[in-house]
Amino acid sequence: MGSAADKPFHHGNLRAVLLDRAHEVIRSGGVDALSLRELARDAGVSHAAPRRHFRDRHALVNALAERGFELMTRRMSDAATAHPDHRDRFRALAEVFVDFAATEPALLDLMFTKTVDPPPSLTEAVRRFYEVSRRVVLDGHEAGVRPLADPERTQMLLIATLQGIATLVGTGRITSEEAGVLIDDTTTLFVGPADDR
Amino acid sequence: MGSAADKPFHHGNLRAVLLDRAHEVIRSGGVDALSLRELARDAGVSHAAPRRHFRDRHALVNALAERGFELMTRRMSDAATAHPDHRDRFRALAEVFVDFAATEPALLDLMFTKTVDPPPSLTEAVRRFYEVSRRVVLDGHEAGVRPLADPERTQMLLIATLQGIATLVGTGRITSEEAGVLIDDTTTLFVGPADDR
DNA sequence: ACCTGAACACCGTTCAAGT
DNA sequence: ACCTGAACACCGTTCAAGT
Repeated sequence: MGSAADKPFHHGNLRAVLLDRAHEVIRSGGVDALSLRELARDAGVSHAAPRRHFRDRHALVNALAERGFELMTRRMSDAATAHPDHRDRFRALAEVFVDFAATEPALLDLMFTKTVDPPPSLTEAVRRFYEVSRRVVLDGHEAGVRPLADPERTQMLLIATLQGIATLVGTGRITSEEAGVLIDDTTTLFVGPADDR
Repeated sequence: MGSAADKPFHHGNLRAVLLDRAHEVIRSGGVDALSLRELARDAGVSHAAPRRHFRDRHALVNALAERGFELMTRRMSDAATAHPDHRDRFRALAEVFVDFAATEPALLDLMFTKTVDPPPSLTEAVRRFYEVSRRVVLDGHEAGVRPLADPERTQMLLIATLQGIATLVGTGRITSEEAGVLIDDTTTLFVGPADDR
């Protein structure tokens, strides 16, 4: 009696409620399972209420993509600060990407699909996301790890490679174990052969 | 008078008609623009007629993905046979991938998204697609081009990298020109530095 | 501001029936 | 075999109206 779920009104946090629920829905049923009307029903509001917070379906999808980039950026930052050694740091970054693909395949898919009317906040989130790997690659370059002459290009190629591996995992074409092997190889190519002391 | 479009019946080629039209639709409007009912209207048949050829929407999408893989496999094979030199061949292969992303972004997206109930024919098309790059990498390995010890792993990483670059192009995050630069870098990493004679 | 309720124009999917 | 036409249960989106 009197639980939060009974309250028919959301005092400005309806947006967060809808977004949380949308995240759950795509996690268990993919993007196709997403329905604005169902989200509204789950939140206990009329089907027209979400329109105050998301102009249309694209806006909701963009908001989810933004959340995805923020999530991954945070995990990558944490991984980067946790490992002082460049090689370890590089590997940790790659592992975050692949783990994300394995646990959030639908969200990853959203993040790397053509966006319709992306809001500035999404563009900013994407920029911050790129910035983490950029920092790591530039630091490596400073320390003499230079697989290519231009570190900016190295970083772009690295992002492409990691996204490619992640997609193979997310679509189920390779297993997480096989992805681990590919991360080893990526590290070999971008950082150099491991010391087998 | 008496043009093919007037005929209300398709003698077994309705499937091909629907698929061609579906390809056009996603090329100009993305996957979201795809509607079975609209496809049926365009073909001049009832909205229930497509069901004979595609059990549901997923079946149509899978058929499109299959067509995409066949298209790309053919272009890659042509590119591979056109260039005897390994480096040229490698580059041509990468260029096919990126060109495909630029001209068929929606189709590429379908091909690298989690499939629902993929038919054996799609699985086979994917296998044949991988086989082309596998052949090229194995030939290179034979000839002494060995960026990694295991050519099978080299091939998988190459596919991931090319798909990653293609996705960046398809989503509009980099231009085709920037992709060309990344192909240069990919070639450097996988084949070695170019002779600057 | 924020939400409701009715309305509009679509969907995918199913199924008995036609030829 | 292949297709039709009606029916069902949904959608996204819009908009006047309520508090």
